[in-house]
Amino acid sequence: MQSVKPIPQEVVQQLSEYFGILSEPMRLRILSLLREEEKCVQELVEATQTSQANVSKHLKVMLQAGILTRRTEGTSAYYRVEDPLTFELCNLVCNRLAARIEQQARHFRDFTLANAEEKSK
Amino acid sequence: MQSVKPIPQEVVQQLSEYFGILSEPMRLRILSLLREEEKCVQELVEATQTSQANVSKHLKVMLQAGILTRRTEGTSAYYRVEDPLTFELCNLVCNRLAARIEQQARHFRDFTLANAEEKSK
DNA sequence: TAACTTCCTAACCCTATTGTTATTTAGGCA
DNA sequence: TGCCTAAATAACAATAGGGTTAGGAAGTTA
Repeated sequence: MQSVKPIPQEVVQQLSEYFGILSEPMRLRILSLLREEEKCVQELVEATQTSQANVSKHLKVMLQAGILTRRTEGTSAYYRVEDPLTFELCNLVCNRLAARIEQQARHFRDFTLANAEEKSK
Repeated sequence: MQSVKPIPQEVVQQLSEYFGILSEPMRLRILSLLREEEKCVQELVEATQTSQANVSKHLKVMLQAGILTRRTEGTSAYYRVEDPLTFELCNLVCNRLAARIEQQARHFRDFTLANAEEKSK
């Protein structure tokens, strides 16, 4: 056999949907707010400074994906992060972004050094 | 202090952009094709059955994000995956998706068992 | 019951992005 | 030089997705 087995359409679809959920700044902010403890919708609205409808919409997306769980208490709905993988993914990408930025910084430094050497010749 | 330090806007922005790159089915397919070895644009076009312009556009996005590297040979341009993190992320999410599907299957099984028990009473 | 709060949902607008076609650039070869 | 192929780019149409406003459902309190 010469070629690698192609990735199934279903896998591609679900993978892209999962990453798509994490590709929205507002959802990342909400997830960040839920890092330590569950919060109700109203608390998230106040913290994010967006409309309540918007918060609910994003929460619904993450709830259906199994990232969050929902608990009602009176008229309030409390959400918490069910899936720790979410934070793990964010940490991995953050570390990678940091490494990339540091690398860029090194390029700048190396360039100034090279210039100095050139001048000293 | 009562509240957790809010996540910086810059971090949210870059995180979302990175995940956004992985949220496109066509880009995931291209990445999958580059799992084992580098490939030129033409090979990717044939394998993905989309237009050459489309492939080039997606490649550019991933190139600028540092996920891919580019090498030219004659009139051909060869791309390969520079950042192994990409595959790691996909694997993590795939495992998580599999676990979720298995859990759903268990729910179906448990339900049939519960029914059987109900009937046997 | 009435008023109030919390949250969800529907409908809409608007922007961002994907995929297409067409064009341009660049290298190989006659 | 002219022709061919490969790849990048520009311009455009179509769609998806986020954010808003408005409305309604469910629960609490008077």
